[in-house]
Amino acid sequence: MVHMSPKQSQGAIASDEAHLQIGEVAERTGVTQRTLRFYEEKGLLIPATRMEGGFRLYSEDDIQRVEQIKQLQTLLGFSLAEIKEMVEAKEIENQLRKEYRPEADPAQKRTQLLRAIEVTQTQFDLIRQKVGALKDMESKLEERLTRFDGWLMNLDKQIAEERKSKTKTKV
Amino acid sequence: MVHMSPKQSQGAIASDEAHLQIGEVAERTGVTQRTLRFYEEKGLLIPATRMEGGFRLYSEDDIQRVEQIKQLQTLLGFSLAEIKEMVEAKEIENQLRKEYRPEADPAQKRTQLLRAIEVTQTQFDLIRQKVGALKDMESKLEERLTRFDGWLMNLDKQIAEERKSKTKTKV
DNA sequence: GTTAACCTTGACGTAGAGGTCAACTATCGG
DNA sequence: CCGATAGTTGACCTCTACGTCAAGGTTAAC
Repeated sequence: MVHMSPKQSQGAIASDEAHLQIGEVAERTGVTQRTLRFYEEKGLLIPATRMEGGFRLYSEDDIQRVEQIKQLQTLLGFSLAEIKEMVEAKEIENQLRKEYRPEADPAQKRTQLLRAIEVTQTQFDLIRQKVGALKDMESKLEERLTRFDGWLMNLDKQIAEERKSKTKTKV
Repeated sequence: MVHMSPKQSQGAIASDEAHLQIGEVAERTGVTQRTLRFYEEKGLLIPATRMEGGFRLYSEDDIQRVEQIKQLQTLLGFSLAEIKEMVEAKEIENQLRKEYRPEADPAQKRTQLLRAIEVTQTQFDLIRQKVGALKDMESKLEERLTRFDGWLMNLDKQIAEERKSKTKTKV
């Protein structure tokens, strides 16, 4: 092993402790390094820290996030801009979750929370809509498959009979 | 009315009778004319006929098709290339449906049918997968909304109390 | 047969989501 | 301290799915 993960000291790693370099994140998530840097440019996934030299350091949480982004993209066809909004809503949740004690400014928290609720609600509605439409398609496709199967059997019977009659005329 | 739809003779129009110009199709489907021409370029939606002068003539079926394409795009995030495959499977169905009599070459039909079945099956599986993942997200979002609501109520209580204590010290 | 409204092809532009060098710089084991 | 491996920014390229003119041909009502 030539280049071990940086400062992999002993003990468990907290999920928010940044200790992964971009290469490993890329490998583990299946996206390229370019993509990770691109996400950063777009404000979707900004690694919390860097090493002295400027190397990005990601946390386990970040890996989760990449996976989430991928899902939202491929499964739902959301744009990165839309995904950014969603991810931000989740970010707010994380923050409120952790700082449930530091009681900063409740009024400001409230505003943030309202925003998060709005985004999440919109997202939720959209997903319900999609699920509905998808189920619709699903049943239609199922019907079609059934029809196809019937036709296939018919065709096969037809072909078999044709062959039989040919054999007859031959003999 | 200056420019009526072409040859709108009397009687019912069969869904496969091409009688719509591109402008009307665009209007009715909500996509632009450019998009329709683009689909044609890509082989996704080729209007069956043209007028003498070269004007495209679309059928009611074509409108359905545009709608289907839109769904596949926005709901499922498929690329036009993927959609082309799917649309072709449906095309095969239509053909087999209509030529159920002309009994051309059963063996060839069989090959086509098998291909259509394959594509449809793949599509079906993919959709089931997506529905599953979406439902997952749906429930997670629902939980989150519930949490948010709880927090909001808490915050509001907090804010109310804060105000009360301030009033007290004021008085 | 003219004319307004509609359509044609062609060419170029663009936004989103990265891919692909290139030229450097960091890290770390030895 | 040195070299192999990994990472950094910057600039330009690509592919998809159209948008946007431009210049000219068609249709149909008058």
